[in-house]
Order: sequence, then structure tokens, then C-alpha cells
Amino acid sequence: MIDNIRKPKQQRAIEKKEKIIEAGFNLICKNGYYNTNTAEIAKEAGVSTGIVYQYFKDKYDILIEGLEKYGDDIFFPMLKTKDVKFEKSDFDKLLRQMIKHYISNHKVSNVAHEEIMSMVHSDKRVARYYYKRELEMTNTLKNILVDNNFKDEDLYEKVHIMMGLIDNLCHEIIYHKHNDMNYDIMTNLVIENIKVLFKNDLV
Amino acid sequence: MIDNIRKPKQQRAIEKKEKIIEAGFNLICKNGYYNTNTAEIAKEAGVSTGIVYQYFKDKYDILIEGLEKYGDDIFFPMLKTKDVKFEKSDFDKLLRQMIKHYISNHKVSNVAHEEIMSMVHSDKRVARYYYKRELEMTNTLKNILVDNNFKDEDLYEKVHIMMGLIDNLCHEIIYHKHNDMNYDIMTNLVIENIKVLFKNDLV
Amino acid sequence: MIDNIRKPKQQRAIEKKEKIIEAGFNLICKNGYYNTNTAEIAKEAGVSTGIVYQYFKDKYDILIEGLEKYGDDIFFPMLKTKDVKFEKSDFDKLLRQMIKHYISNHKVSNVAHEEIMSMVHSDKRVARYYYKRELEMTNTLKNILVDNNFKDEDLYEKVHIMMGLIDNLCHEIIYHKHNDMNYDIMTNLVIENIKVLFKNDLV
Amino acid sequence: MIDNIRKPKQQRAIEKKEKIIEAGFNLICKNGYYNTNTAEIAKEAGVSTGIVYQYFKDKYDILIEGLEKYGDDIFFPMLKTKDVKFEKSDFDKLLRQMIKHYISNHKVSNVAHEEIMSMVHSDKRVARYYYKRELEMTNTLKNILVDNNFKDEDLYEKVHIMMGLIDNLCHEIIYHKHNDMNYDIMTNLVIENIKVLFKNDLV
DNA sequence: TATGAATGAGTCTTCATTCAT
DNA sequence: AATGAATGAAGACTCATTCAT
Repeated sequence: MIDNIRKPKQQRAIEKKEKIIEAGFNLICKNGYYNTNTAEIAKEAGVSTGIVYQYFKDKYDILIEGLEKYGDDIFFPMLKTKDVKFEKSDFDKLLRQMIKHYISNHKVSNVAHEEIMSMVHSDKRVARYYYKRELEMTNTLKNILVDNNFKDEDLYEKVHIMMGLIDNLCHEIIYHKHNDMNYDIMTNLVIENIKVLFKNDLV
Repeated sequence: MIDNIRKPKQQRAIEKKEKIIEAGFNLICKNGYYNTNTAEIAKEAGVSTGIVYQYFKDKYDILIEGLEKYGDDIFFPMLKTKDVKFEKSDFDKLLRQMIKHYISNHKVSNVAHEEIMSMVHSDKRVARYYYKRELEMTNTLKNILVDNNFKDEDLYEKVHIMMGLIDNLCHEIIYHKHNDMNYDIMTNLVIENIKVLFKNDLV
Repeated sequence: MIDNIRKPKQQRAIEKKEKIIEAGFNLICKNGYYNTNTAEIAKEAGVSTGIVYQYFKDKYDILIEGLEKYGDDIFFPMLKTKDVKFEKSDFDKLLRQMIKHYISNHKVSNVAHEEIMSMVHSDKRVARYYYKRELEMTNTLKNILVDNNFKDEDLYEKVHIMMGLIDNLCHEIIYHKHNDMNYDIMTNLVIENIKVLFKNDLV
Repeated sequence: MIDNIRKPKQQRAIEKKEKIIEAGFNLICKNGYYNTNTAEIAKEAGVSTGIVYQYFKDKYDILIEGLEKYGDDIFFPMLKTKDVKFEKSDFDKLLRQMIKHYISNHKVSNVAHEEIMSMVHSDKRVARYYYKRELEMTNTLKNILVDNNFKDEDLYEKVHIMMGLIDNLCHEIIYHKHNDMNYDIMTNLVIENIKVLFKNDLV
């Protein structure tokens, strides 16, 4: 009947709550939401099952809090980026760097990415989280370009397209393994394309 | 454990099996795999729960067979397309048509798309199905272009990028509704980009 | 997701459902609603826990169905009484018979009575059941009196008072065991009182 | 297991214990024993959950102590009555006053009454408490009548019957709301009946 | 004395799968 | 080939009580 979720005040309690989030989010990312049960989470976190429900409304709540705590670092590590200055002649290089980053980041937490993308497609709140961050990411990139004297002409749309191109490229490289696909060529084509998008700014 | 899954030979039995696939796949697409139970499927198909397990190894099996039977129509309706002839000056028009198609198709079975995309990210066999079809789609498009005298220079990669661009565009239009995004401009930009990809073939 | 409670069609299934009601209702009556769990009920009924939920929405449902099935026999066995003819000079005797009946009936299912009375005071549906039957009981008695030429003057109220008097008397005799209370005297007083209630009909 | 339940000696501790009783008994009366948990009680009392078990053996203990502390005021407020003097010609009036009292008292703590009556039927100690007080109430009334020169002939039994009559009448008026029942007539009948009980004393 | 974090057994309920007919 | 009843393991969640501080 008491449904006030405890907000832990003692230091040790706070740590415990964080352990639960960590354990829960890890397991969910690794095995999927439906394949992870609360007992496992508790065990992994080194606590009893009961305590879980003092800090979280339900299992779902653990996922959401985990997403909010770790999601950005895993899925949008570039969100914090700012004050990037580059020579326009180095735009090319910047893009290659981003791609590299993206791929290596994905590879580290491959399974997590897939699990969460799965939920983006099946759960409203996860979707909301993801699309919100995607939007922020678009803005971040847009601002970087503006800072580097790109004209603000349809910039929003262009950045979005650029992100899509990079996303697809990286995804292809990481997962598909279509044997007949030459990724070097593809990368070059994508970069060329992005440069075309911003051709007015790169002269 | 008897795992001889019956292959129905009599007409009525075949119909029964198909009803189960249809009912099961529909429900899974509508409500999700974990939110659909076999009792529901049987009821919707108008059969007993027991019979389900004479035609299918398990619940998962229904999904996979459903995917194989209906997936193409829902997710890759253009796969069957061939013998498309177009004037190079109408390439533009062709792309707009494709986008239109894509969007209207998605809108019809919006929920199904999301549910299945969710599983693409969480289930190996669904993923395999999806990526295989994607590859076929790439080939189909590539062949169409070749048929229309496009040079076969990195065509595979280019088509893949093109598909990604269209995919992202349509997805954005259908789901995101980022208020600040101008979809007409975005569409134009995407088409312009695709044309750049094939600039050597469109002179 | 399927919440259609099965209505058993096969004979054996019907028997099973009845066994569950019987076992459940018995246990609840014996040990109390909160002290009876579904596993016990299933075990007592000789079925698995799962089947319980195919026939009943929840544990509460078992109680209610049990009440409807067995309640009348246990708590209101006189409800079925009709066509009672008596000489007015035997009214006295009739009352003594009723009291005897009431007491012996209570004694047989003493614990059940208490458990259900407990729920009459704490659960709306059980209360509704009880008060409705009480009303019916009042009507039954009223009709018997009318059949025996009692005037229909405030009869409803008089019968209700009479029932209360008998109820209290019997309850006192069965449970209280107040040492200083002389039950013979009390019985005589109660009967005298009831006769006063109907004095106009008994001349 | 340490079961030395502390008897608080310090003023502050006593107050704390009383707060717990008050909070616990209130909640139990309002929501029922099984729907009240110790965390709620502690919160309502403004103390920690741990401290509860320093003053009380268990949750049940809170109920019992609450009953002993507040029960009389709520359920038997007339117990303290004494030195009531009345003219025999006003006996009628006295009874009407009692009925009025009874009803208004019940209405104030309707839910509490029901909850406790529920436990009277399901818990031995609550039953014991209740029946003991009922006995005391009988004695109180008996003494009042003796003080007013009623003969002590079967007085004990008569008072008990009288109490039952009043009890049923009031209960009917407060809860049942049987539409066809005329409560004025019923009240008059009851009073008439009681007067018949004491007819030898009222000449 | 007091706190509130922690425990873990216990409860209801679901559901893929099997079985008797 | 078919039915639908039956199984029982597994899961989410609760809560009286105890423990560490």
C-alpha cells in the first residue's frame, strides 16, 4: 500500500541502488529485457530481491533508470562534444574520425546497442529517450558546423541526412558482413556525399 | 519427446496450418511476441491449442514461418519488381515514386514494422531473414539500374547507400515528427544526393 | 492476455471445477481467506495450480463462487422452506423448532459461519450476498405467516425483529457461554416476546 | 530471539509508543488488518519501522493494544455511564435516547466498527475483548435498572435481549437500507417489545 | 533509543507445452 | 487429426521482521 519508492539517503544505500541499476541494465542489455528476471538482477547486484522494490517501482523502472544513467555514454557519447574547431579542408578527416569513433564505440557494446534498438522499436519510453537524444545529437552537430562558419541554410535537415548516412554505413560495417560489399569504397562514397550536402560551405 | 512436426498433406490440414500462421503472425505483429500467447493464437485461428504443436515445434516457429510467408509482402513488397524501364531524365520521378510507395506501405502496417524491427535487433533468425531480404532488395535495385544502362561501377555500394538514404528519410517522415524539420526540403536534398551518387550515369 | 475464463464443457472438467470450489471454499471457511493460498487449494482439490486460473479469475472468485454454491445450504438452509402449516396454538412449538434447527445447523459449520460473518463485515460482495439472502429469508418467513392467516400489518418489520431476536439468542447460546446466563429463561423470554409481537394474530 | 518488549519509561518514549498505537489502530480500522502494513503505520506515526518492534512484539500486538486503548471509546462509549436516574414513565424516552446515541456513534466510526466486527468473527483475542465488554455493558445496564428499582428477576437475561433488539434495530437503520422497511414502525415495535420485557417493573 | 536499509520466504498469477480422450 | 483440459515451473512483487549503524 505504500508506493513511495525510497530515495536512499545513506551513502551505502545510494551505492546499493546504483549497483542494482548497473547490474540490471547490464543484464538487460546482455540478455534482453524478457530474459532477465529480478532475482538475477538482485543476485548480480549482491542484494536481496526485496530491496530492489524499495528503490524501483518495477523491473521496467530499472531499465529506464539504467538508460538514463548509462544510455548517453553508450549510445551518444558524442553528445558532450563541443568547441570543435576544424579547417574546412579537414572536414573530410573529421568525418572519418567520427565514423571510426562510432564503429569502435559500437563494437564495445554491440549487444547492448542491439537490445536497446530492439526496445526503441517496441517500447514507447525507450523510443522517446532515443529519439530525444537523437534530436540533441542533431543539434550538437549543427552547432559545431555553425561554429565553423557553415551557413545555416537547411542545416538541420542536412545534418540529419548526414547522420543517417553515417549511421547506415557504420551499421553495415559492424553487422551485415555482406561479403560482396567493399567498405572502403562505400566509406568514400558516403563522405563524398556528405561533402556534396555541404558543398556551399566548403568552397 | 517426439519432434516429428507433421507436414500436413490433406487440404484441410494445410488450410489449418495456414490459419495458425496467419493468426499467429498477425497477433505477434500487432501486440509483440511476448505479449501474444499460444492460446490467443489458437483461438484467433479457430483451432485448439493442442493442434498448434502438431504443426509447429514451438511458438517461435510460428513467428519464423509467418515471417517467411508474409514478411516479404509487408516489408519488401518491391522485391518482386522487375523489368522497370525509365528514361534517365525521369530518375528523379522514379525516386519520388519509391519514397511515396515506401511511406504508404509503412503506414499500412506501421505496428508490424516496428515489432519486426524490434526482433531484428533481438533475435538472430529474424535478423538473418531481414538482412538477407535487404541484400536481395539491393540486388533487385542494382539489376534495374543495370537494365537501364547504369554503369556497374561500385553499383552495389551506391545502391546500398541510396537505400539507406531513402530509409532514413521515410522513417523520419513516418515516425519522428521532429517539428523543426522541413520534410520537403529534406526530400529534395535526399534526391539531389542520390543523383550525385549516380552522376556518371545520368549525364 | 486471454481473460476468458473457461467454462468447462467436458464432464470431467466440470467435476474438477467443482472440486476446486469445494476445496477452496472449505479451506477459506476453515482457515480464513488470507490464510489460504492457491497452492493449498489446488493441492486439496487434487489439481495443479495452473488449472485453478482457467476456471477462476482469481482467488477471490473462488470464494464468491463457493459462497453462491454452498452458502445457502450452510447459512440459510431454511430458505427453501415453504408450505408450512401450523395451528396458531402451536406457534410456540414452531419457534422452538426453529431455534433448535438454527443452533444445530450453526454447530455443524461453526467455523465457516464465523469466517463468513467476518467477511460480511469486511468485503462488499460477501456482504451483498448475505444481506440479500437475509432479505429473502425475511420474505420467506413473512409468507409462511401470511399463509397461516397472520394479518399483514407491519409484518415485514415484525418478522425482521423476530429474526433478530432468534439470531441473538442462538448466537448467545452457541458462542458466548456467559456463565451467569440462564438460557432456558432467555429462550422463554424471547419466545414470549415474539408472541407479543404477533399478539393480534394469535388471539 | 529477544522478546523483551520494552516498556517505555521515559516520557518521550511513551508518547512514541502511543503514536504508534494510534496510527496503527486508525489505519487498521480504516483499511483492514491485512491491508495495513507496518511501514505505513510507522510512517503515519512519524517513526522508523525499526522502532515499532521495540515496543510491540508484532503487528498483531499493535491491533490488540489499540483495541484496548481506543476500543471502549469507539465501541462501548456507554460503558462509563452510571448514576442514571429516570422516572419509569420516561423509560420510553430513555430507550429512544440510547438508540439515537448508538446510531450517531456508529455513524462516526462506521468503517472502524465493520473492520473490528470482522475481526470479532475471525480472531480469538478480538472476540474475547468484544464479548467481555459486551458482558460489562450488560452489567452496566442491569445496574442502572436495579438502581431505578427494577426487580432483579431474570434481569440479566432481559437486558441481554434488550441489547440485542436495539443492536439489530440500529444496525438495520445504519446499514441495510432495505427499502421496504419502515424504520419508525420498527423502532416503535422494538420499544414496545422492550417495555413488555420489563412489564412487571413498569406498572 | 532510534533509524531505515536489508532480508527472503511467501503469494498470486501466467503460459508454453504435454496429455488423455 | 483434433480437442481442450492439465501441468508445473517460473516470474514479479510484497511485507513482517531483523540488522547494522
